[in-house]
Amino acid sequence: MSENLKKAIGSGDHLILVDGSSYIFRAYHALPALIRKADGLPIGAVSGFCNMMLKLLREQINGGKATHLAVIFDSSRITFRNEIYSQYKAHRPEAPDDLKPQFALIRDATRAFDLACIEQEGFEADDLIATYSRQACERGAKVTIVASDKDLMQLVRDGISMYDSVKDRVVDEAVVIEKFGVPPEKVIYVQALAGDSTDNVPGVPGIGVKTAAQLVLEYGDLETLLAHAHEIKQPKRREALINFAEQARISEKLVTLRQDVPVDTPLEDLVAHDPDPRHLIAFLKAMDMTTIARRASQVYDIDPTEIEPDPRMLPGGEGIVWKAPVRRETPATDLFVSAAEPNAKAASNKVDAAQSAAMALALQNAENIRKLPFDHKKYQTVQDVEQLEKWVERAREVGVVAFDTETTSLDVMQADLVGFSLAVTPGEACYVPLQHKSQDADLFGDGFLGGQIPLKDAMAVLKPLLEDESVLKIGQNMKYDWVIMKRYGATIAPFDDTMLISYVLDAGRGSHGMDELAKRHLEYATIPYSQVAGTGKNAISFQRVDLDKATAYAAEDADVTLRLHMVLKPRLVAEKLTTVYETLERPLAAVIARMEMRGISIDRNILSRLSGDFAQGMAALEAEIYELAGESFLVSSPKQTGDILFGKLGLPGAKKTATGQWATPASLLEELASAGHELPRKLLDWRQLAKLKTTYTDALPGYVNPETDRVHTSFSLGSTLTGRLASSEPNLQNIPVRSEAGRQIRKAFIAPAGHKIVSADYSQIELRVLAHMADIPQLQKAFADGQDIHAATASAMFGVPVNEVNSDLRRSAKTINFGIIYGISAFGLAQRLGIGNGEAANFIKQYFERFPGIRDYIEDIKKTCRENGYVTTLFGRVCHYPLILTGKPQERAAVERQAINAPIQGSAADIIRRAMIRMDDALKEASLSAQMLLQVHDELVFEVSDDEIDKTLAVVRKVMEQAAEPAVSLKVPLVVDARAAQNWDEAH
DNA sequence: GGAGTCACG
DNA sequence: GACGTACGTGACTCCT
Repeated sequence: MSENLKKAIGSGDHLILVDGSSYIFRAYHALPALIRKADGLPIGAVSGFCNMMLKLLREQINGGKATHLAVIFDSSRITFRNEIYSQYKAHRPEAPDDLKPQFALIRDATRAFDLACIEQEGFEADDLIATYSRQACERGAKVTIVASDKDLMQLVRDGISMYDSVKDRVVDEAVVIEKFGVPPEKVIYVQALAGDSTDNVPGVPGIGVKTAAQLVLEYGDLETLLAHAHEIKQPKRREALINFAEQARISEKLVTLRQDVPVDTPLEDLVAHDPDPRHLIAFLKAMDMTTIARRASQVYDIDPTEIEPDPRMLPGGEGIVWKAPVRRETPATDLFVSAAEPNAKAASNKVDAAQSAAMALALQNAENIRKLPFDHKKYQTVQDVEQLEKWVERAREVGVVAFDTETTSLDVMQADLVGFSLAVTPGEACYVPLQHKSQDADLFGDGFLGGQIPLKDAMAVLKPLLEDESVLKIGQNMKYDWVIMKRYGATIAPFDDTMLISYVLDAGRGSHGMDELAKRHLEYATIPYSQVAGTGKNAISFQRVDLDKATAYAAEDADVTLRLHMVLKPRLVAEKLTTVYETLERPLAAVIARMEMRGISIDRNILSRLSGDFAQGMAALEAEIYELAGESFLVSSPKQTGDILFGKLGLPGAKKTATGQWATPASLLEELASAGHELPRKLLDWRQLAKLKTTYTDALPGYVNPETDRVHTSFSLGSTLTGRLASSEPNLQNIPVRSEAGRQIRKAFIAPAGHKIVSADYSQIELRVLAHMADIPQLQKAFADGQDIHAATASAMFGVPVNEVNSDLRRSAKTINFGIIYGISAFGLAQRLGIGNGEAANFIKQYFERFPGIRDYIEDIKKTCRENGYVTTLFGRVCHYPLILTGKPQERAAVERQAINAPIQGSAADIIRRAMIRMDDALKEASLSAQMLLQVHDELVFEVSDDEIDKTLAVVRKVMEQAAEPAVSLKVPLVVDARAAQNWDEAH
């Protein structure tokens, strides 16, 4: 509807109100079940609707008879009537599968006709129709209700008539009397008595329409009848009316349409007008309604062949009502200025009626997608540029394309591109081989197979598509493909990532790999990679896979990804997780991709010298260990170590693991060492050196990329339950820092000449998040005053002034503070503090007495988790715990602890994510060349040019400290410590 | 490939 | 009265 179309209604005007909701049910059953050929989308009822609307258009609008017109829909199943009677419409069977998607399509159709599409939360279409009818009637206008719902018959009177479009007849007073036996104004009494089984209106048992009409005609209205119920002669009828009087009154309320709905859209906005015929015809063509399109084009004298189908309505399109999702990456600055949102989740996910209609469309489409079969024979192998150009053209038409690369390696920084696949609609997918080799290298040498587009030519066609702002690229773990394509000179944007969407929707409900998602959401088992490339030592590179097999595998991946997107993306809106995805996930992927590509410099000399030192130390310790044990054994074997310690030497404190062997954890060896035993101490020392050597000093040099001479870790965005990142191959989030020997390894992480390493870490971020979320005034004040939080906790718990807290008390308080974050237990605390269970329990009791808000908070989390099955972070990230209600008591307790920890750890993770997303732009804006290299949960590591250190420190600090704003205003300050040095150890 | 251990936040 | 006992990761070694 155009904004400027307004016209007050009055005498001589004619208002047409179309009941969209009841129409679709009637049409569905009355008309043949048509489908759209392209994707099997059911369109029978919608096509009937369009036929009817075109008729209205021709006769009433184009013909100039109607002055005002609107199509009215039910908003949701829940209305005020459910408050009166919870069972109202409760037994309505669910709509058939091939009807469901048409609810949303019919709204799209209404928009295509450029008609007002009215629905209102809490009210049925009938109430809106009753309200508009009354308003128009009062102002002297004529009203026609286009509907086939008997409930609307109560509205018929002078000036208000009904037209049943399915039966093509006018419903006047005579028809109403024929149906109900009473004139329209008494219909509600008949309905109140007779009830209605389809709407589950109870009525009075034993009284049907005929009896009801007879009674109403005799007594005039329901109340009079009930007042005289005892006079009725028939005993059964009399008893029923007396016993079910109240039920009749409720029924009356249910069937009486509200004529006083505070309508959102005023009557004068419903001006009838012609649509833009080109839009209408484009819609009809996209929906496969060629006959109707032709008729529409005749009305407006337009050549329909000139008009392209509306891409929004084509398979994979986003629909008309539901505006296409933001097809650009959220710029970091948006996070600073936008969204004056008190509550990130609630505010930014407002769903208006139009959106919800479109949401329904998308969700129903998703239902269809689930069951579409896969046909590998339909996939095309693209072997020349012309074909590729056609696919790119198709992608532009549709506006959405799934994209997947095939390469020679999982190591994204070493992988060579072998080919790529595209999918534009379900089943419409191709594979473009680029650098495949013959399966028999000896015979044909190392050259590439024929029948492949030269890489350069392919990139010339592909790159503009990947960078086309108006085409959404969909990937599964897009970070991988993003880096690959970046290395070949193309920047993928905008993009969506099905793995990340799944992560946002279903964290805690399973993993987010493509095979698993295909199984879960498409009921489809993907071709295993092993079936294509073999397994074990017979495995071949994807480069050597023959093109038919490669096409089946690769095109399927793109096809699956596209379908997953169709199934999952609408759920973001429906489940109000769009903001989480748009502000915490999607923009981070490219940020992380760039970090991974940069890598970090290490000094291999330091590491090899340390390896030598550690080897020497281990050898010396081994000799002593054998001496003390009285025999030699494999020190690296926990089993043999256990046998020596507890079997042979009989040391105390022995416990067995689940598998029946002796457990030899460091904590136990520590205990034994403190008790004066020499061997456990030596073992501890040996283990420490072995760990440092094998995991770090020996292994890290092997990760240096020969081309960049740097180490490129891989950060995974979707592998934790809480929103944290994880780092692997190598894991650079667990580089030693706690021991002196370990810190030597950090010294090997260096900045190149002319640069420094800058490390910036949040001080106590999780405790600050807890102080905010649990709303603990004392803790908030301690943080605001810049106090030592552990000393402050000790002071509050043990009742001593802060400056008199000794190191023992502070250590206890610190352990308790951590314990709280992890879901404390007396036993765990006792273990860690080396005190008795009882004493630990007392500490906890003391803590909760000092900070009762914490206990309330913990109880609250547990309660909401039990009720919802999930918990959320400050920024709306959801973490599911399906086992919170099942499982054995101790398993449940474990889940509860996870649920307590998740909002704290997760909110902190969200905060640093926000900082990272803004960081690159903030640095650029300050004309700084600093490069973000690593994230270690509460720390960011940068490489900074010597002459920009101070400015960079200031920007980094500011971005990190303000990261929660404006979505959340924390009640505690965030404090960041940042330092520059030549290596990571000294910067930290 | 699971279990045990230990590096980090 | 028994039971297992702090949250989140990844890598290495042993051993079946």
